[in-house]
Amino acid sequence: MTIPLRDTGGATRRCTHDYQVSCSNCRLGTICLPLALESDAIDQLDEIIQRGRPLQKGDHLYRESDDFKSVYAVRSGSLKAYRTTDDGREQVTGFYFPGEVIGMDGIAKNSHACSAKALETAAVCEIPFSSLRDLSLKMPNLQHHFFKLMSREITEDQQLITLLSKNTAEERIAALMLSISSRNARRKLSATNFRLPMSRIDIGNYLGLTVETVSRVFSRLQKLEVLQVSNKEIEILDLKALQDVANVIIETE
Amino acid sequence: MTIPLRDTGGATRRCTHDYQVSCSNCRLGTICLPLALESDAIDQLDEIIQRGRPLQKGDHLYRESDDFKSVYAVRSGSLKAYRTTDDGREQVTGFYFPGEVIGMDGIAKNSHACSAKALETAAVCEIPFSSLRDLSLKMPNLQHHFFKLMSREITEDQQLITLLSKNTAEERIAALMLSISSRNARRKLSATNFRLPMSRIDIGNYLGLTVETVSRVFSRLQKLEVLQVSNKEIEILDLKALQDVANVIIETE
DNA sequence: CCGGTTACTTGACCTGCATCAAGGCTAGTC
DNA sequence: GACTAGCCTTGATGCAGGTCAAGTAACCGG
Repeated sequence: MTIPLRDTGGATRRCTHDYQVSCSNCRLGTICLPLALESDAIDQLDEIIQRGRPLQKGDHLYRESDDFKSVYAVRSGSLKAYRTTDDGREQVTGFYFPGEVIGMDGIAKNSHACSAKALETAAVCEIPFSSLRDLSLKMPNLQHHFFKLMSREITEDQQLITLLSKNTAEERIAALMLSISSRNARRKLSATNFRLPMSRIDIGNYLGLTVETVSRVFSRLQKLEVLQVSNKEIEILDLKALQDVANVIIETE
Repeated sequence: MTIPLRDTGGATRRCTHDYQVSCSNCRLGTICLPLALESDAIDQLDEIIQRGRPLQKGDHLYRESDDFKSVYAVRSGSLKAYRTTDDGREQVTGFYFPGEVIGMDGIAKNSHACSAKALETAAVCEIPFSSLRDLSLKMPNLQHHFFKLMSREITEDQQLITLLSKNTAEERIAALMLSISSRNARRKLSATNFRLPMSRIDIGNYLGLTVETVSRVFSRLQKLEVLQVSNKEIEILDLKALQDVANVIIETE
């Protein structure tokens, strides 16, 4: 687990309380949902959030076509979202890190359009959508913030569309590394040294490339002394060069 | 113009009233926003909607980085949304037909993440976002419906991501034809005969292909007697075969 | 610590689509 | 109805990244 959780007490007992961390003292602070909410509002949001036991690597948070009940804020660890195509192949549609919200795809049809699986041990805050909706009606800020979250998901998907449609293998990988880097920075972690939680297969799948190509690009970027790659450990040696390779301005928010 | 507008009176006078069609008598009915709203609610929604003069082919509805003020329901004609990459190229992110809502990308940052341009003469209903937000607080159904619209945009983008990442040129084009076909059917128009409002360039751009490839695929599908292509007029001769080529089940909602 | 499994890397070769080039068609304009 | 600019089609050629193959390194359960 890359992000150590605050010790919340005995992990063997199964009552919800074990995992209780309230929004107001969460280390993720304003990165997550309660951005710009008054403390009274945060308490109300806190009420409806359910914190279950952590997911183990490979566990599903939800599966495609499951009934849609909740969205989830990632508290620690990471997940991938993926959909299965009609001919049985898999398409990774996103990676989710702490502070990010996953599951909004399910709202449209009241059932999930993709599956979500833990890439490593991960903890999430479950936010029942019906409660969130009700609460939103009383709290304009919350409603607006949730609209924004969904809109951001849309613009991020569109960035990926552009990447897939227009960019070379090297550009795609560089862009992903920069994206992970800036998401790390947002959480006050190193922007230059990090461990990739996902496999090369997942990276390739997400970026529309084969494993072999992903591997070759990493090797090339290492040879050029842009990255230091050691298995899943990444060090960005030359940020400027990486940005040049990406040929894309990554939004830092 | 493919979809004749109800004659709303003298088109030369410039007052808003000229374009007044109320939601309750709109031919698009439940396809658009007011799905499942009570008539009282529809009237309130109607109040906030602004109906301006039609856009001419090539006119912009909004441009990237314009302040975000409204979302727009397409009433007639069609539009494309596109973003400009940092190196100046264009990426078409979507085509919008009557009954569909465009502009939700702008919510996240309060400024539009892409531009929207009319592909032909087109009329839109402008829905000021601040009013929509306020109204949503009073009308749970409207809020929920809008959440759904955004979620649908997300799942559609993810379908495109999959298409771009996994499918061949032929599959992509077949999928687009099927998508347009089913969107036509939703509006009670022919699912097999239609006129493409966009150029081959736009199609290629949207699907991550060059014009030449688009052209070649159309020729091939014509030779196989799957499609009848005559300039922008498309006739689907063999729906089953087209679905096989697409290798993708297109959602009909 | 070992054996097996899965993940990753590297090389050789191949192919689908891009690129380059040229000619035909269409729609808009006067 | 002729003129022109942009759009579309078709052919020839090249290359980025896919595919196939083989080897190596990390991980895991016993």
